[in-house]
Amino acid sequence: MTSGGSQLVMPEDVIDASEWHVLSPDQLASLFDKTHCRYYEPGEMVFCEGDANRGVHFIGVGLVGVRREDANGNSVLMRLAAESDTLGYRSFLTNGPYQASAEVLQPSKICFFSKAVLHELLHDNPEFGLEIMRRALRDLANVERRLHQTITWSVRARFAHLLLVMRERYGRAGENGGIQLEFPITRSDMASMIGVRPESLSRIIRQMSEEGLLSVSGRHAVVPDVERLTEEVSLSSNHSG
Amino acid sequence: MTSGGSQLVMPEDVIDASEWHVLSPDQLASLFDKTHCRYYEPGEMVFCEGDANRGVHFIGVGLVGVRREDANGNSVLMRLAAESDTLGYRSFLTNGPYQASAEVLQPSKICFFSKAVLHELLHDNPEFGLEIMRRALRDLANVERRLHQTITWSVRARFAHLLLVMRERYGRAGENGGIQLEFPITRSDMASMIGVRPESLSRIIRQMSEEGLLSVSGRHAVVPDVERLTEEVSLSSNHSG
DNA sequence: CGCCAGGTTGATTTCGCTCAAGCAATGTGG
DNA sequence: CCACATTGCTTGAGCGAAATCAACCTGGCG
Repeated sequence: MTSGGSQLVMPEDVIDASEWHVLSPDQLASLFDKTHCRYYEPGEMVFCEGDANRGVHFIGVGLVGVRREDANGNSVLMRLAAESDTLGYRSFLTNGPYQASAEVLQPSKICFFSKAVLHELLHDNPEFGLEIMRRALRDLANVERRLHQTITWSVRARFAHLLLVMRERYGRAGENGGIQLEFPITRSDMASMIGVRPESLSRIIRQMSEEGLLSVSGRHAVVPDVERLTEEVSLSSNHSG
Repeated sequence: MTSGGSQLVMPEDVIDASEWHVLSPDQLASLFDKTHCRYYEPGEMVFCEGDANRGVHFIGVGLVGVRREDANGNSVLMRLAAESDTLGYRSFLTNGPYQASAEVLQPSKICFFSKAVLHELLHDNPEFGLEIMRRALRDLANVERRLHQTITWSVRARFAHLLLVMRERYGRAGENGGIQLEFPITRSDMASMIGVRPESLSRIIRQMSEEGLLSVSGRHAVVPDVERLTEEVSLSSNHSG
């Protein structure tokens, strides 16, 4: 009975894995009382770069891509957000416009929490503020690591690393210790994530396939030997490695 | 008379431009009572990547380079820190090891605040916690922007941009609306900041010099027309731009 | 003086981009 | 149901950009 009249619209484990787990049952109930959740279809925008922030979005289920556009309109997929992720907390706290767009990539259920509700929470629950700070610090560490990798690693290494990262959420065990993987995003998006053109990624994939590192068909991939992929990340970090 | 017995070891304007400006005079005084400050010479390490955090460092004057090493021992200059900057707040808050090394690049005066003192402050002054969060959010926005630029901009654009950034702190007005600039760091460090080899940077500089965009001798640079440099950033963001 | 780190230059190779074409799957309007 | 765009992906050819390897210069400094 976490909530009085309204049903709790998110499973508990999704909340427990998020920033929101520090809220008391009462706070959670009143939060979801005032929230408005809905389903999104792929292609829908949750919010757009440059728009004014009105609150934060919480992903209950699904997949959202966070993109930035450059001056020529090329979009770069900055990161993926999935269940238990909170979007837009940054521009909410800095009171500035969104720095990126959020586009739904897979059917999703997303809740929206308004600024008013959030400010109330921040005021009532100091632990919640700390939790958000921890989140910011974690994000900061991740982005800085990625910047370093983008600067120092070869394209091959970056792609191999992307595969290993995607494995965590979208991979399953295959045969003989290998893994199977369903790409959640298009080739173009993968390419932009590692900072290359789609054609180059295509060639990298073919090259790796010819070497037996990988076997790809459409969005389905098989990695027979994860060890070799891991080596790839460290070996080809730069050419002389 | 901000402090009782001990003298305030930092000028007020340096503190006012930093996170620490939210502290009360009393808190500041007691902070600097328990601090230990010292001068550093170029080449000295403030802390090293991987070491356990023992507190944060506050730069009163000077210049510090924040570096990361990759698997092959190549160092990448991630960012510069100068007066009013606080170093090591991240690993202090996450209680983890330093993610980067801090090396003194120009003679500096740096204060050290121990974890104990900081925890006391965080407990006594909630505004201080918020200030640190704002700092983390600002850093996050900066790094994400840089990652995007590194992925989408050409080397020329990245270098032109670096010049414009360095101008803010190390440039002075020249003649006819131009600017003069003293590079605070070596060519190798500049190269690593924009993710190229030193040789390539050398060539970029020569090329730009031949085009009259730039005139460099040692660590001294003259940019006759800042407008053209700004255009360079947007024009050569990618080849087709 | 010799040494060394920082910087430049040249020759060569490798890598990734551009431009262009083609292909398969999907959708759409007549 | 077919003709036709559209989208996502791949491939090829050629080019340009940056890395590599190597030599050499320069100014400080023991």
